[in-house]
Amino acid sequence: MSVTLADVAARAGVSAATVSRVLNGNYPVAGTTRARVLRAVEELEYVVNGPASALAAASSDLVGVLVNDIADPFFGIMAGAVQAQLGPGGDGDAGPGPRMAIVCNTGGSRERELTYLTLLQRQRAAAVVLTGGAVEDEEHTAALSARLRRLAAAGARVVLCGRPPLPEPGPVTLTFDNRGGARRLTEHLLGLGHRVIGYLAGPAARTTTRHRLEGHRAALAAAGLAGGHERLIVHGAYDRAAGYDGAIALLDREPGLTAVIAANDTVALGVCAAFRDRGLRVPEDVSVAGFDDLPFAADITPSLTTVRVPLQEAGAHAGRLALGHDKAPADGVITCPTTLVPRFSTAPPPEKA
Amino acid sequence: MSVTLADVAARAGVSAATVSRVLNGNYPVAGTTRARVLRAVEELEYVVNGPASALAAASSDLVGVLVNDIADPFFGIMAGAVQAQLGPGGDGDAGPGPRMAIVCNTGGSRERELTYLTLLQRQRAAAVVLTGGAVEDEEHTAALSARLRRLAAAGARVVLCGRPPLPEPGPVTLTFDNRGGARRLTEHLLGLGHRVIGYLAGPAARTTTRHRLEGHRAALAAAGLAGGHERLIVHGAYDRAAGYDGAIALLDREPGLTAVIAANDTVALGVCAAFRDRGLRVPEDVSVAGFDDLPFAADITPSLTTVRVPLQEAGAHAGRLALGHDKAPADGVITCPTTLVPRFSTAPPPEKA
DNA sequence: CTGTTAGCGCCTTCAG
DNA sequence: CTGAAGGCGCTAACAG
Repeated sequence: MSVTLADVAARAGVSAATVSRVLNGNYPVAGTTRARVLRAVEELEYVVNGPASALAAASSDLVGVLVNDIADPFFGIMAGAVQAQLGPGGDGDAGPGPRMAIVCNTGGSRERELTYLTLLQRQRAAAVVLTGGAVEDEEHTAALSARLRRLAAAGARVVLCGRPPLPEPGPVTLTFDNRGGARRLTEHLLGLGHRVIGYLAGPAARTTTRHRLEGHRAALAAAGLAGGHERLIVHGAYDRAAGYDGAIALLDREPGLTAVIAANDTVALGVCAAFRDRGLRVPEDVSVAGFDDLPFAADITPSLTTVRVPLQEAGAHAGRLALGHDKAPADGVITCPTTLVPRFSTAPPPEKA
Repeated sequence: MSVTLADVAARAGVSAATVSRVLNGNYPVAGTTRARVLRAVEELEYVVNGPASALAAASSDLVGVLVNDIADPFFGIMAGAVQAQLGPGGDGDAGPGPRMAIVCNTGGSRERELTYLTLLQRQRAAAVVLTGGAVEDEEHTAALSARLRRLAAAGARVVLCGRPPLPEPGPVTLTFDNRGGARRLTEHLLGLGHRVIGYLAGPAARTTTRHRLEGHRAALAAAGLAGGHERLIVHGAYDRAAGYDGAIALLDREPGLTAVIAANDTVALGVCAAFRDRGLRVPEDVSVAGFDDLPFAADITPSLTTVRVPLQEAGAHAGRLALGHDKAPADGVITCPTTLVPRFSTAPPPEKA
């Protein structure tokens, strides 16, 4: 059927072992033999059988990357950065050769997350990177931890990227300072003079949601505004529809609203669309802020005030961690800073009529 | 080390062959034996060794998906749709079980595209889906065709999604009607009264670029405007920076410009930002249109006139073709229609002063 | 530096 | 319906 190592060996007049050695480059081989083998490989168009070598070597060059939604640039950017490290042209070229990323779309489903983890273990993945916020559900967290421990026991490196750390002894974790970022964002709005600020939070049971919300509340509390704001907090999905609907709901609930903070930039886009449809100008009538600083944030009109999250950097770092090229800190947790990016979608509230 | 089939067999008091049969469900096994085996699997937390079964069965459950840039929603949406068909919960559940998508980021590099194809062949991928526009380079096209033929010969199903067909005998192809969409878009602008229309095309040597440009030119020619417009065509990347810079360049070259068509929505965003910075209002002073109808197009201000490309549908279809669930037409080419979506970024040109 | 010898863990005839 | 046996293609000791 397909050409095998033995065929190449025969053609080059050497043993299969020798061919294997030149192909893997992990063992000294004479220059002339080497050349002969390489030529045979060319002539026969030989391509290594990955499964066979994975079996024999008890290791594979596959790395799993779990994301909630690959169509969302938030995840796309991280996945792309991870992958850039692993693949040809990346950091993975050093050492045994390029790894391939298996991107798994969980769609935010707990169940599918576990299923994929099992499938990855079945592939004997060399590493697994889990990106994005986790669902807050004790049962699921326990199941997840167990699965990850099993993976680690099977020799896979596990990296959490843009997630909160799991209970000890958890995997290496790159976590975003969502709380601090949210706090600074709310402070920015307060500093502009806003006193009635709506908050469109993400799905209720998500860590990302909770942390951002905590930062928001902390800023309000520090400004002595804690009390009345709970009714200005609305939960929804991380999409534009949630932003649109949420903005309308907030407006109906509190017409005196002068600013809205959205769970992320995509939601903020929906918010802006809703205000536009209601005849409100941003930022003259109402300020809007997002989170993440996705590429479009700088380009829309008005450009969006948001909080930059280092998705690219974190993804790249996660990739190197997955390759074992970067060393993890002692406690296994790396916090990535987030930074406020003030633009033109926020301004002082309108003068009171 | 890890628990194997034999361990499960021992525990269940059956032979390894029997365990294999219940796990693959492709052979009759007595109900009670079956149950006993399944229990042993549970108790031992057994996970099949993918590489080993791939080797023995000479088949794998991996599917490669090549994209230019996974951080770009254009590709994210297609990749997500492909993957949704393959993975757990998708169409792939029927039959031998879920497949896993290996998403490969070529970054638009010819070389990396070929490398990835080899890596996928090494994994003995069950199928390969290539998405997005191809580079127009005869040498590369030949190399690509050869590689794809080899893959097909090795038993992989090959599907082109959002690409022009390759010379016969090429793989199954889902292609977008870029030419028709572009033509209708330009006609829309002409119909509004525009006569000086800039065109920011994508990278020169891309099929997508060429086809869209051809549609644009066809519309101009039909309106008797063919001549003067060549200098209003500027090539650039498919990103916002290209849009920004291109718009500035066009403006300098032709201040009388009343409309700009961008290579895609992302580029259009850059164009809008440039006009905003130059103090021009969209659409009052100048109209802007995009292509693709990415989710944000409807939400930005003003909402973007664009051409909808059925990324989701095409991706899903490609996934089913890759699984072998959908049958390809006789000639192997399926053309996906594109539709004009007029919104508020286009309007009649300003009155002449 | 190179060849020989055993498996890696599973699937798949072939008997029973 | 089930067990036994061989081999998928490659790597990893071991000798030489």
